[in-house]
Amino acid sequence: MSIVNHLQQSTVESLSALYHQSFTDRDFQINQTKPEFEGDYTVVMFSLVKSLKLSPDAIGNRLGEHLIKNYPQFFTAYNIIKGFLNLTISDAYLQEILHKNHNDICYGKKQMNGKKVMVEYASPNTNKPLHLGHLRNIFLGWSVAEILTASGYEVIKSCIVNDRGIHICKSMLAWEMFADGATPQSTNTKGDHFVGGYYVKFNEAYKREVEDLVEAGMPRAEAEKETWTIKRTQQMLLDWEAGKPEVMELWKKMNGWVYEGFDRTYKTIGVNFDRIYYESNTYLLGKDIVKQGLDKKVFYQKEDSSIWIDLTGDGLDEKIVQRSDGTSVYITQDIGLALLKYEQYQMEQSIYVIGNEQIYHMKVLKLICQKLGMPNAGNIYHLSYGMVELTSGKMKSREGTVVDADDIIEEMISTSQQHTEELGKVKDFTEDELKALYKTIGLGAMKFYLLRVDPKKTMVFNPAESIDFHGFTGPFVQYTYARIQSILRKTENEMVAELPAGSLLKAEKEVMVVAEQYPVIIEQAAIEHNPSVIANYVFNLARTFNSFYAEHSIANAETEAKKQLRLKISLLTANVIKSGMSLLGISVPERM
RNA sequence: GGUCCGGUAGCUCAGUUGGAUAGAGCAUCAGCCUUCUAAGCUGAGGGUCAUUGGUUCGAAUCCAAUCCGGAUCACCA
Repeated sequence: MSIVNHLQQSTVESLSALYHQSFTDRDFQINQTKPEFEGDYTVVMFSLVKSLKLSPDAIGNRLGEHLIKNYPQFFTAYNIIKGFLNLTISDAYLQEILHKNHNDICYGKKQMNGKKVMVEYASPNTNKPLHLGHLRNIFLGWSVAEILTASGYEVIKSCIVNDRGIHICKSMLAWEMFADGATPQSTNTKGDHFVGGYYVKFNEAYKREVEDLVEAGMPRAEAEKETWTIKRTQQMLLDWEAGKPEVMELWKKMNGWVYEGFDRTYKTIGVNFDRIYYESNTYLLGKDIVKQGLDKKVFYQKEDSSIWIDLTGDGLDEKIVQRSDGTSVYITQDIGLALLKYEQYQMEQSIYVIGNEQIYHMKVLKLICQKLGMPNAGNIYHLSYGMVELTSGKMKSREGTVVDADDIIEEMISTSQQHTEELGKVKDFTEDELKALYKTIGLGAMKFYLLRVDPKKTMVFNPAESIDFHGFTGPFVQYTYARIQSILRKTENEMVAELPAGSLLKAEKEVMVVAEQYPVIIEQAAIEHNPSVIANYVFNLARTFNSFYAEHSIANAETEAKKQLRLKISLLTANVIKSGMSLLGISVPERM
């Protein structure tokens, strides 16, 4: 149990004992004490004033007195300033925490709770390479999966690949038209970029054709539908659905190239999936559900035989679930896939990491599942995240302002190389060690940058300034870790098991107070599905440690007792940093 | 137009179950490497928390209205 929990509990008990009524932890608020006041945690008295009809100071005095008298193992002193009861945490308690956990690499993580959660993320289209927005999605999904694992869940990481549809046929057609048999191998191009190039070529050809038709006198709206390219693409989709061998073959071949490209990127950034769903397999799902829904009168059929659901009673619109030609729409397969996932895993929660432009869609999906009485309806959770924009505005593929994932990854790695070389601290590293270090730092900077912001917020990336390596960044935290490791290497075998008693200096205590919060922070991040909680925390811990480091000598402490204490504080800090960073999908170097 | 999200320092962001003088980082300025890694530390300046009104002991946080920006409301996915 954390100190905040102890404080809550002991305050509830004390108040109940003192005032002979029952209280809960919602009757008062606990904050961390502001640095300008004496103390570590603060109980705010004001909310109790009304029910007790006493002054804040009067309540605070009695409560403070009672707490240090009855819970001396936790609290050693108190003071009251303007209705705020500031409590000082016992040094002995913090040292006990330190003693118990300094060498525990699982500190803060929970035991398995036997429950399952699925996190679906990445979910790319196979006609374009990944961009910066996908990276935000992927890092978020990965991190949330790690956080939930640390919270005791069994997590299934899944991905739905959008591998069929008209947009895929566009790149296929363009390849037939322009490639002359070229392949990623023959052009030495990464597969996803290779295919993406033909998607671009398609659009160019299409636009040219439209312009030609318009020039020839056809109205634009009509021209856009009448081009040979678009008609040919539509035919290709029909051929695909009919399973026409040469189309299937081309489709498989080109998707294969894309997967090869994606896999390389996934491998570089260190992510994977436990279960991959392909839309080509799932796009027919949900049809029988539509039929059942019709029988249950949840859906209704219009005269043209299209099938709808009326959501106006829920403040939404009417939504089509099956076209008049009997084919299913996007949402229909989603309903089917949602049920399929549940049948396969019976998970507690099914998390979809999808951009906030699909909030409406996800709301409709959940609502329809609920109305159909499906068992998985309640567990659908849309982890919606904001777009990554540039200082110049949105990323637009048409204007060529999309930040390509592979490009930015490479840029980050080479920037980290440049910084590392300038600093010249690792000249004895081998070629392989250097490469690994550049990658660790470059990816660390990028992941931290994308994860430190609240997921639901739109965030701004400035391509001109690139991503920083100083301050509130991944490398800052990594550096703190490397510094500690350096000390620990030099003092190997000098640490002894017993922890000497004695009081803590201010800087020592500050580090311990922050480190002690780690389990609560994991819990909070899990509840909120929010990695930025971890990023902010881990930075705060590193910053607090760095102040301590600058003020006190660790390996050459004043006394042997202080040295032992500080070595253990350092080890605990290093372990928490490493653990916290891993929840963000970031690794830490032993030296940098 | 309906619905939803956002607006906090020059920039990027924390802080919102209502609590003390609104916090970090970057940038700017001034210090700190003869001692464990200066990718660091210490300090300074920088705010109409979009605006107005309300709720109350107390509002960046809750409510209402307004302004600004964005998303969404397809027989597209």
